[in-house]
Amino acid sequence: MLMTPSQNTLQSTRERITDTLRAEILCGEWSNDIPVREHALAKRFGVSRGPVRDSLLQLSQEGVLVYQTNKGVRVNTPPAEEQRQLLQSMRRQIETFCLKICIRKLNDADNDNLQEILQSLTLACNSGKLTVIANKDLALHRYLVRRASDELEAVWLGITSRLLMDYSRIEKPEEIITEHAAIVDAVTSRNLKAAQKALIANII
Amino acid sequence: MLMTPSQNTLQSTRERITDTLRAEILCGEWSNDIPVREHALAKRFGVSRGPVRDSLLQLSQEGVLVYQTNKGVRVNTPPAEEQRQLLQSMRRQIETFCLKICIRKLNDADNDNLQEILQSLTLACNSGKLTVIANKDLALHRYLVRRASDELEAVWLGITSRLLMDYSRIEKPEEIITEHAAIVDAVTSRNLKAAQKALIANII
DNA sequence: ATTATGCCAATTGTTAACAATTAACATTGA
DNA sequence: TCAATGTTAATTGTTAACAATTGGCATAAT
Repeated sequence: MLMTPSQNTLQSTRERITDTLRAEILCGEWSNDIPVREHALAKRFGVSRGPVRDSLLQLSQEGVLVYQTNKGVRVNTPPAEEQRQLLQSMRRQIETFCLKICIRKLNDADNDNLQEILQSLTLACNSGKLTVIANKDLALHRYLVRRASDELEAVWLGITSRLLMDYSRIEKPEEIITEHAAIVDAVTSRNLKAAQKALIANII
Repeated sequence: MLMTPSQNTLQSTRERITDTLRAEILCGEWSNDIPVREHALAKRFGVSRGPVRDSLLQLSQEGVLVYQTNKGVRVNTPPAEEQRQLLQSMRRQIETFCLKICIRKLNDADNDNLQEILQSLTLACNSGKLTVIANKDLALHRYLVRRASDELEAVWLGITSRLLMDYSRIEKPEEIITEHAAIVDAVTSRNLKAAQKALIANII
């Protein structure tokens, strides 16, 4: 009997810690001044410093943290305007490309998953908790990218994490809901043109 | 008295191992079939498994290796044609952007460094050793990107490493020399237009 | 014969102790 | 007073031992 887990939530310790920390940092919960201490994080997650180190190194490579040898990590600053535009352009390129690829792969289970993420996002927006909003926003886009290519997911994450370093500046929760609802609607009805249009509109 | 090291070769253990392994893998020295063993690498570099693990994780994030929980890493395969074009397009975007930024920062010391790298590349091409060629080719482009922005370097590396997964297929060492000589010449004479043209010509 | 079960060696994941480095503070000496 | 120099606590880097997981192989049951 074949047992395929319906969700990919079977993460390793490192992935779990990495995703948790990323979501917290991107929505501005972490100050840029307060240094990140491995020992404190290890105690918090109930593990040793090893896996925490792995996560911090990974987040540094993603651009969420900045690594300095023998000095630890600190929260990165948002990219300058010039670089932001470049990254934004590349993010659009990747996501429109992935949409094209994944829209012909998606099945009914994917529809359900997307609806579920959208619902979580809606709840988060209504609650106003930026932590959860940033998390779910990223999760929705990430789902589509990953569905197209695991390979591109890593590249996309490095670009998008850097862009979202000032996610806390996003103001209108209602717009987030409608924009993402438009994307999901178009995707679930397999309307590529509409989906790409909604996507471009969402990636400011 | 201020002592600034002329080169940035003061790397950490992890960086040293990472750069060494990347160069070897990109030029096809490592088979896709033979599994990568942490213990063997640790013994080779004279360190414990910890730093080696860090390097393998980092190279996985870069796309050079593929990581599987509890199963270790294996050499990645080159991207499919469709994805290769997307990555190539993004690489061009980043490098032309970085050229624009760095060309107004470069000084005489940079000229010397670039000439030095170009000479190493020339020697490598004449010797025909792909290991060294791949290393120096990457080093030249990387120098310009890093000079423009440490931030973009990581993004660029993730894209370019994936593209160079089939560097071993590159055939003409002479073309590599002339193409990169053209880039360095244009850059050292601060001719942006010519440099960008030479760059585009080099990034196939 | 074929599938299932139970070892066993090899490998990766995790931990805790130890080494090296840093940065702040105190001390010294002009 | 101020710069230079030890001193010390905190933090990161590294290591080696231990735990958990995997995959192959032999064995047994149907």
